[in-house]
Amino acid sequence: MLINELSKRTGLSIHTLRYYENYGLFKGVSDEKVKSNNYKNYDESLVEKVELIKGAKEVGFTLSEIKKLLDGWYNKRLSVEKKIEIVNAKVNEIDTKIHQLKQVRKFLVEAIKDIENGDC
Amino acid sequence: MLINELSKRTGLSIHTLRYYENYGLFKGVSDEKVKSNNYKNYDESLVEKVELIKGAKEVGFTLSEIKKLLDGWYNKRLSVEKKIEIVNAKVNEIDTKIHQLKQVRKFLVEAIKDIENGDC
DNA sequence: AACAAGTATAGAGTATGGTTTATACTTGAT
DNA sequence: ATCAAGTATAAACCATACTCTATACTTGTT
Repeated sequence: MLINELSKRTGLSIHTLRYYENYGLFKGVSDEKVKSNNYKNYDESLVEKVELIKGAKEVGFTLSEIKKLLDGWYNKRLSVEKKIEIVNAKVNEIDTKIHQLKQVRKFLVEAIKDIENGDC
Repeated sequence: MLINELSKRTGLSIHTLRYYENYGLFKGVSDEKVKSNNYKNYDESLVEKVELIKGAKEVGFTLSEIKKLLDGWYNKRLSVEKKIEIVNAKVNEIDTKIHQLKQVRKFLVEAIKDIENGDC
């Protein structure tokens, strides 16, 4: 698919997608057979990948962290152990974040009780 | 306590704390009885409040969102119903974020399996 | 053939969330 | 008394993550 379709399917603007592509989060490929342009084609699987990027961003991961993760993941030269280590580290960070979210949530639920009791 | 202690207890730099204070996330108070300076005193309860701000930031909430939440919460002029509505809305956002984190986590755990199977 | 709409690239501009620097005053230990 | 360390304020500076503008080329429709 072309960038316009990827944009529509992911909900990210064409500008943002190009920014991500330049940042190195993914790559579109120009069709070698077509000489008249260098329009880039984006693979079906990129939709899911972009959604992952979106989700990771929304929960506070930076583009740099996301890039490191994806780089490790798809890098053929890394050993299986090293790859697993990278991804596992991210899973642990996620668990920390889930914990933090639950803390904030608890704080807010307590606050609601206080408000109901007129304590604030 | 003075800003230095607040900084040490929360792990945020003095600069960042001042930035947050100017942003309106909390207020220190100058001691009226002391005329020679206008050093600000920060209440014990601010430690917890700042930790909440830190936690909320780490899971992707912006300062603007955090401010809105705190403003609603401590605003005496808002009705109890309105306050609860504001805080409840944030609890729902948190639930969404927890859900997103679990999605990303699942994605990564799948990735680990793929790596173990040599599928990538 | 003409022209609106899509694509690519580069670069400027913007918002957020800080960090750093400069200046000036205060405090506390020696 | 002095002087390092702490505090306050303001402003400049910076990184991140976009967002917009300008330019140029391509495509598809009429």
